[in-house]
Amino acid sequence: MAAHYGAGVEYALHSLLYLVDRSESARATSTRDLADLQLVPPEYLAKLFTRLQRAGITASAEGIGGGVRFARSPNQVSVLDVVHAIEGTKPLFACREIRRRCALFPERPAGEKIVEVCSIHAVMLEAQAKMEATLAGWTLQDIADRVNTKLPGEFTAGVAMWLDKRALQRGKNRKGSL
Amino acid sequence: MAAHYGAGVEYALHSLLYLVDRSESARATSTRDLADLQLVPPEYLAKLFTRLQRAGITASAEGIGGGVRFARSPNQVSVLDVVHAIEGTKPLFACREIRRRCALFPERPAGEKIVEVCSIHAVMLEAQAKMEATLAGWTLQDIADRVNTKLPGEFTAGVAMWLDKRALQRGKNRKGSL
DNA sequence: GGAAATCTACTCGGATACCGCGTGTCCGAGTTATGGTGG
DNA sequence: CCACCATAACTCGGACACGCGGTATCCGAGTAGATTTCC
Repeated sequence: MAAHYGAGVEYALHSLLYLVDRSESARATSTRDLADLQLVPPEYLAKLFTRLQRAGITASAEGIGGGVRFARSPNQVSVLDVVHAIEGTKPLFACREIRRRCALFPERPAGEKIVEVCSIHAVMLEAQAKMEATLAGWTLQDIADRVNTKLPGEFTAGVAMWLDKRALQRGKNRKGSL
Repeated sequence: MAAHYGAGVEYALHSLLYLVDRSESARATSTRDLADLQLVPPEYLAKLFTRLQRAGITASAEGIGGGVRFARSPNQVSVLDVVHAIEGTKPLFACREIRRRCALFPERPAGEKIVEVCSIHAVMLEAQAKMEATLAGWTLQDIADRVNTKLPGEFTAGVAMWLDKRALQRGKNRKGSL
């Protein structure tokens, strides 16, 4: 029932996808607008972006005209990067080394001779590596491109207009306005 | 910090590995002995074995001489089978279809035209498939063989003796108690 | 001596308590552009 | 007209409440085998 990756990852990824379409703009995008657009908790989303910033994925501009933008190109940010930024390096399996706590050898556990990792743990690590390799193979630019080929124009353009209108609604005259 | 697969999976897998070495024995193995051997909660381990039974991995014999044994050969039980039996089909990512709840289209969501799965979800599903394929590629017999090549004999034999002694000790206590 | 009753040990299944963690909210602090104010 | 100041809007970071789900425990019920009891 409960998934490995939570809602934070989903919020962050979708928000970043919207940001990809706006990465050309000179203006930063407000996290509040991003939250209102997707109907997700604004404060929570803002907190998520602080983690993305710490990971070097986005950069934040403080102050009244502030907001977030990409710190590096979206085609150099993988899905795994985002996941690690939000959730940290979450293991698929937390091995407790049960075999070493065997009732047979209370003082000197059997694991004395087991220098390598537990065999079950090894399998899990292999599975996790395969999974993360897949996530590392997709960049945000890849996904954004794929989405844009399925939703031709009107949706992306509508979102861009909506975000611009929101930004304009706050500040009236700004140099370099779109 | 929190892993995708919990302690239940670890308990079950290690217990089943011990069972592989005893799969030749005609007698069933008590779940209580299995728990005491590994110093894990006996009631909890017993509950886990009921799930393994429902999945058709093990079979239980009730009554005084009861216990558990494999329902099918250990080389036909994959790690993924055990994981599914214990944790159920746990998704890597629970997509909430955020893109459909866009503030732009409150009545008719944008997802109206999105017949396929969300692109982010698709990436996650691909990663999950890779992971599960790895887990499905390893059988309990494979892991048991690998362990036994690293721990030559004495450990496995010691465990077998310990379990046999426990089973025998119960019979003796019964005689003495009368 | 054999059949039935009893007793013990085991698994099964539900109910429940505990607790850590993800999710979401709130608030104060720091920062920056805008607009107003006074010289 | 220009310099200065107050204000609004935004991000940052910590603290905290809430709820869910995994972990663990307890108890009653059902079952099978060994022992005892009775005829």
